[in-house]
Amino acid sequence: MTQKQEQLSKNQQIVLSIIEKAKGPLKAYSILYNVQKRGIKAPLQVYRALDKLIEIGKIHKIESKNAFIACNNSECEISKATAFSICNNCEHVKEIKNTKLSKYLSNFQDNSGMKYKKYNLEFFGLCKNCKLKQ
Amino acid sequence: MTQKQEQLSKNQQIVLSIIEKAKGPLKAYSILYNVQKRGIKAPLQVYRALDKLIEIGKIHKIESKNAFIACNNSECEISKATAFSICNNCEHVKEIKNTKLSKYLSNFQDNSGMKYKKYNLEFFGLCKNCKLKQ
DNA sequence: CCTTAATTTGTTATAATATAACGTTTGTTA
DNA sequence: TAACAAACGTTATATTATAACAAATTAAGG
Ligand SMILES: [Zn+2]
Ligand SMILES: [Zn+2]
Ligand SMILES: [Zn+2]
Ligand SMILES: [Zn+2]
Repeated sequence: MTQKQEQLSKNQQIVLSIIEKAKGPLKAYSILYNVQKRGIKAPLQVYRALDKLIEIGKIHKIESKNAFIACNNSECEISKATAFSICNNCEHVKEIKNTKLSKYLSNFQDNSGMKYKKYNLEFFGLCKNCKLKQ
Repeated sequence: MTQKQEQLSKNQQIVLSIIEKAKGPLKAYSILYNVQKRGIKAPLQVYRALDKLIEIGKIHKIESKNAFIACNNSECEISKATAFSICNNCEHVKEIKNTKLSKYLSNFQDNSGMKYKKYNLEFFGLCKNCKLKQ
């Protein structure tokens, strides 16, 4: 039952492999240019694959950048709870794995007692490298 | 010194007033249609006003919706630390005011000890109304 | 007051991101 | 093997956002 994520379609596999090889988040049209040799010709083919990969937790969208990054956290397939660290200078993006943080946010209730099934958190600052260079 | 935020330009005032009157987040082109009577004719005029209003903390961008909402939290001008509650059903959006949460996130350090100057958190779930209706 | 810099404006064009609509093909399941 | 769901291919179009340039307005200092 937990092998559904392996049964990716051809286009889904192509798009995922590009994203997994990348050092950072990729934009949809950059993915498109990268996969045109492999037969994917139209934006919609990319977006459809992206939608599916997001749905099953293999990748995430960095909303502030309209870009897509491979998941680095095995629990994302279930939880849909994501947190990222983004460098304002070099644009380096890293998915944050932090059990305390994810527990804190998953259990968070607002003033009216509302609880949430899903969240996305984007932190901004300077990464180690960029801090040194300043 | 704390009166700079009052010295908005004409276009900035127009755009802000539309956003403040709205019940929920507005999209840039929806704002454009709403202000064409008042002399703003081009997207860029709206986007420039939006940029400024975001910079001074009067409004925020809901990244997952590409929409803009008036700030509901006097501390945002300084902190650039934002959190929202978003209903998946009716799309109702509310800025979360919660001192514990903002302190927790402002003080958060990742595994490498990196601290962040800015964050944006978007929670998704069902609002009270929509929960009842189910 | 005058001048100089900075900000804001107006305008046209275009870039970048994303989806609609349609019909076909492939894969699953009973 | 029929029936359904998922994925595909394709064209066109919608939506979101910025580039580039010149003019007008505003702020600040001498
Ligand atoms: Zn993940
Ligand atoms: Zn960096
Ligand atoms: Zn705010
Ligand atoms: Zn709702």
